Amino acid sequence: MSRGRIIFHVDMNSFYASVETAYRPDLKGKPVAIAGDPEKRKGIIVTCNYEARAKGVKTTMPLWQAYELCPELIALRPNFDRYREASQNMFAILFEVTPYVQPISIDEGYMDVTDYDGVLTPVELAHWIRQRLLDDLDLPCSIGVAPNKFLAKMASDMKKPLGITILRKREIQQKLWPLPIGEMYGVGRKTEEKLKQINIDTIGDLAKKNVLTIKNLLGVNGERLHVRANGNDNSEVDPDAINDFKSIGNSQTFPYDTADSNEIQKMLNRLSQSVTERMKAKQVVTENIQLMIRYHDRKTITRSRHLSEYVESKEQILQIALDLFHSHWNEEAIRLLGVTAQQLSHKEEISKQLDLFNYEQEAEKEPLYDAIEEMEEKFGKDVFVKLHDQKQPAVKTSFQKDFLSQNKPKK
DNA sequence: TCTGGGGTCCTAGGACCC
DNA sequence: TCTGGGGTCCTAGGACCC
Repeated sequence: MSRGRIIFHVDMNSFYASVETAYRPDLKGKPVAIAGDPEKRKGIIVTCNYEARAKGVKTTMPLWQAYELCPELIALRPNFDRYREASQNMFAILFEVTPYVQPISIDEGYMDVTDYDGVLTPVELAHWIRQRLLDDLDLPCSIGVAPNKFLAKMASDMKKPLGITILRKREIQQKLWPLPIGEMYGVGRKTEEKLKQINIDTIGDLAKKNVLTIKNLLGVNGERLHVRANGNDNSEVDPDAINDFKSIGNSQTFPYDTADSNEIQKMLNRLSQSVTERMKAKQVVTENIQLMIRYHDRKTITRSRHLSEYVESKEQILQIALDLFHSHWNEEAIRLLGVTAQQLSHKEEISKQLDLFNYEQEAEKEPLYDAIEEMEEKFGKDVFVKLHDQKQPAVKTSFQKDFLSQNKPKK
């Protein structure tokens, strides 16, 4: 039996809002929200600090509704460059402790500190990390400490902001099982509804239920949820996971629903452009383009095309997006368009594969066949027939030998 | 005068083959 | 006359997360 692991889940508290108040300390103590531009129909709350939450403001709430609950709310437009920079600084601190850091999103990540051999105990280490993030970056976080990723994730959620929560395997009955099922990571609205219908209201109810019942209801995901509810999760902290991304997409909501082909064309052009730029930055090419159309009534369709070659230019991607659009648009007004590149490959690996492919093609060629072709070019189409008809193997063989010596296979 | 934008993973159904 | 069953690949949609 292997030694138990020690996993941290580091979760920044209301990250965007915290970055803004770190940047503008005069906002501290006031209700702050990050929200899009209401003029452009993007006026929803992306994040808000705890002062705003105390007034009932929540993520994805329309801004006007947030103002009703909290008239003194300070709403700021997002500044993603600023958040990305803060994120890099934050992960740099985590990587000081161990290379076993797995970033999950801009503001959270797992750490495997099992092999950390410094002077601090794991709990002291968690406190040290929290203090470093606060001292160096002025950013608050919560940390869950547990024997696996799932429990660490659930633990970091238990005390916010600035909480450090230890969740041992033997404590799950007391600390994890009483939680409502909807609070379990991996259980969203739909799954919550389904589980409640069979009288599963808490994580403990799920843990104790027969696994086959759950699997029947939810498929493989149900099985996984059941395992986790019992406190088990073997998945590893994988620092490289962030590098094997599967798709790059951009989507945007129109300021107003539109069926204007000029506006649609401009939007698809813009989306193709930004997808191309991001692909270029990551040095990848694509074999599959997906178009997303969300109509005025929020009904959304996706249509994709698998390509017979690797594609990387904006012109190609735009052309495919336009094709897909024209063959599937029902002419109703559109709310949002999206373009996504799927089935990505690193350019470097493609050229390696191509080299190998060419090499194999070369190797497959019969030297004799090449030689005959060359003979025919030099002496006319009938040279081979003549040789063959005249049954002069000696001559033929000498020709072959000559040409063979000049056309050695590459291998 | 509601509901953004970035993703991942899973599933159902059809096409096709044997 | 009528039509099994397994397997794979592809596409579209949905659930979930931050």
